[in-house]
Amino acid sequence: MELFAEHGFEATTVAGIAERAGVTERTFFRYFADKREVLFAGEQHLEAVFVSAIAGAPADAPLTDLLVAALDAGGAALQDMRGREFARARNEIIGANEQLQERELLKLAKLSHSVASALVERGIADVPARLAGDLVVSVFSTAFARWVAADETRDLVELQRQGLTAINTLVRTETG
Amino acid sequence: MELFAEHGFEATTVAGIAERAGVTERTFFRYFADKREVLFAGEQHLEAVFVSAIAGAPADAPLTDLLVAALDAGGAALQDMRGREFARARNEIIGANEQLQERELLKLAKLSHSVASALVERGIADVPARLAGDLVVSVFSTAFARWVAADETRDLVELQRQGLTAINTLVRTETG
DNA sequence: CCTAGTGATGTCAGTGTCTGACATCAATGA
DNA sequence: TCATTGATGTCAGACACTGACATCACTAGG
Repeated sequence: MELFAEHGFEATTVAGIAERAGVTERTFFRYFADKREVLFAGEQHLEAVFVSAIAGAPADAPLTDLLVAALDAGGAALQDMRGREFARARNEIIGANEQLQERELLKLAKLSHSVASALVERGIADVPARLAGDLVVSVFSTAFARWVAADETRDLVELQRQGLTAINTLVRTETG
Repeated sequence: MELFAEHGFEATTVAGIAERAGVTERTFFRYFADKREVLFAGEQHLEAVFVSAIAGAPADAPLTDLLVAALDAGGAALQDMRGREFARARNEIIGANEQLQERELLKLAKLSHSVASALVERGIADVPARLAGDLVVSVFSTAFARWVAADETRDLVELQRQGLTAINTLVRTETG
């Protein structure tokens, strides 16, 4: 993180990271699949939180409640993980490099897929489940982008709730 | 495409592609930013179709109509571009490789961003515009996945309409 | 106390992607 | 006729990543 913040992602070599960590390049690649993956370790934990929230909801909970539960749990977990300042620093690094954005999008796509699977487990049909998975990820990442914005002080969970409301009115209009 | 289909993306070297094309490796990289980009040329055209549909809609069109217009235009354009069989072949290659999926997700994220910008141009507020951009992309890619499925024969535009309907009922339930 | 095995790390050689610098060569236009 | 321009080739090199093998500390069993 220090090296990335100082010289940028591309200008930082794996040799440099390994040296700073006191290991060889080969050892680095035994811990991380590739150079980008350093910034995405522990991502599967967040995914588990989303999924657990859905799987652990009361049996009679309507779809809405499942999505809200997943977002609340996920948002809270992310906030507790390493704090907003860490998230800001990490986000700036990722925002400056397309390779990293690609990786982040892949992680989010997997999150969407996991959420969809969890919903299918609860009897939701395939297509609505996929769309709901995307919706959850959309609300999550839009709220996250706002959460790490320079002047923002509000809670991530609160911002997610606002996002859900926005989608509601957005689609409500849609009925005409 | 032939080489990728035959040996897979990773096993195909740029040297091999260049040779097949009758040029040198260096020339390949003057036409494509990297090896993956070969499969994503002409993507900006599709993006333009989505944006034009929004920008060109009647001044008094409600948000719903803008999203439907964008999806109809984009779906139709994609269908007319190179046909379903080509899309299937391309999709299979991409589905077999995570690097290519990452690139595709990046392209879709850019599409979402463009759609959101086009909506902002029409006076939609920032957050709803972003969410609507994601929604359009979600409906588009979910419908696309179904469109290229093995036994599917329905129209892409029709599948997108179904997706929109699904989101409607999905969020309608949400009101309680 | 010895020893065989196990896991983490180092070493090394090699492949493949991608880039910068420079050379070549054909087409174009004054 | 000649300078210019654009496309391509040539070459060397940086860097990411991998497979194969060596080393070495630690541990369990005799």
